[in-house]
Amino acid sequence: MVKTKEKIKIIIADDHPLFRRGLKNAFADTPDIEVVDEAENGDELLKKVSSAKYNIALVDVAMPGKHGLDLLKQLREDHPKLPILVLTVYPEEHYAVRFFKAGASGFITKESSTDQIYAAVRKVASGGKHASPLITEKLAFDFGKTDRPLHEGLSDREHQVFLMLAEGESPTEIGKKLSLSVKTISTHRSRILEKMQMKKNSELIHYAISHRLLQ
Amino acid sequence: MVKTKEKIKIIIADDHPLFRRGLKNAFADTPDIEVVDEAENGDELLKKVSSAKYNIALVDVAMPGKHGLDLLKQLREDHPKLPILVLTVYPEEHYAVRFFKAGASGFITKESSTDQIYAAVRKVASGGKHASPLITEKLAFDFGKTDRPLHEGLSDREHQVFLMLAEGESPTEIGKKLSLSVKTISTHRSRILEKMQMKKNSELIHYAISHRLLQ
DNA sequence: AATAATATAGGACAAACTCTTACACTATTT
DNA sequence: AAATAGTGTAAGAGTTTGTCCTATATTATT
Repeated sequence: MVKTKEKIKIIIADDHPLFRRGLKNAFADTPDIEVVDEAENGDELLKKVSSAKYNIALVDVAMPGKHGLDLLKQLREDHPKLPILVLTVYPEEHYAVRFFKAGASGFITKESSTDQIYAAVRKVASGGKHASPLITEKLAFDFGKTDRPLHEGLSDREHQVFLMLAEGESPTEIGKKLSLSVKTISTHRSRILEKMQMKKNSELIHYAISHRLLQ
Repeated sequence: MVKTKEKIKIIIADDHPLFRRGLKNAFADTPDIEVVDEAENGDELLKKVSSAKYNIALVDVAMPGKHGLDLLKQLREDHPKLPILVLTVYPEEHYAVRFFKAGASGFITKESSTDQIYAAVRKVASGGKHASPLITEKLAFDFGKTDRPLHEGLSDREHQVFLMLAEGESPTEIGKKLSLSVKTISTHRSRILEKMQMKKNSELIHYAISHRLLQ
């Protein structure tokens, strides 16, 4: 029985034109993978994903507009079957767990080589999960221990608010951006400080800087 | 007299293989610019730059190893004549000024289109300077003042208050320690922010940390 | 099914902070 | 000597934040 090989069709979402170009060019070398579409922000991605068929979405989670966990969750909700491979600039340890829980199928950093990316795409497209050995180990390790870094004990929302506070955004600004009441932000803040055993926003800033959590 | 057109030879330094690929590919479209070498971190760049001839270095300043201002200064020292075009992920006005003062010839963000990058490279290669209108304006504004670090323009009292704010102390706490009214501290704060061209305490904290002014 | 955690936010204040504006007191410049 | 600029101080009015308590709907977990 002979089977015609179907190409893996991917849509890439990244706000840097040159990075998209690099990706596209890299996949021009592969016989089995094809970049069929691009998006330069989360909203565009959501729109395109609903109108066409892709086998996998390769998504930078740090984009303007809808992004990060929110974007991931929205994608998941709209298209539960579309595998999502998350791209990030950050050291993955800090975020990987969160993204996997939100439904990502894979996770790679932008520092990865083309071969690593090819491998990740193939694995994810065939229904598998992909993470670096480092992350895999961490995931396994974390499921036993409760000895995790302070910020990993935060809920998704708390984590999001934590980062915004760490960047110096005021509760009012945050409330506006997230369309939430200042009260809600204030409540989150209290819980964040409590969980992280801190008292002031400046401590959050120090923590975030020393853990390289800010862009 | 007929003059053969010499290609502009550039070396690109960025720690993301795919971004380098995008850049290379983008310059494959230009008849007058050629990527002749790459480096994936600052140390490699320094090494390569000393052994070969390039007309311009296109450098991401956020790389592992030697990076940022340190890298820029080192490059300047080793090769005073090599024009450096700085690449960055953010539109960070504060840093742009600093980078220009440290000897960069140009400054562009990674969000830029290929055309913008072509233009910047050509301008810089021909001995010019390049910056976005926003940055240019800011530079013009700044050139009346300080040739020295921002915080040196503060008065003694302001400097003292600045450090306390940077450590996260509240105006009330500071007022108590210095036996001054909160109002006074607040006034100092306003003047500090104005002199340092900042808007929020979080920026003071970042500044203080990156300049090793704490403890 | 029961329990715990999360996400949301209102009311009622209290505390903290900012934004002027002002005034006295140096330095510095003309 | 007079004029100007910079520094240190702070009150008044108004805004923003934070606290504490409470509550409800929605997940997760057991």
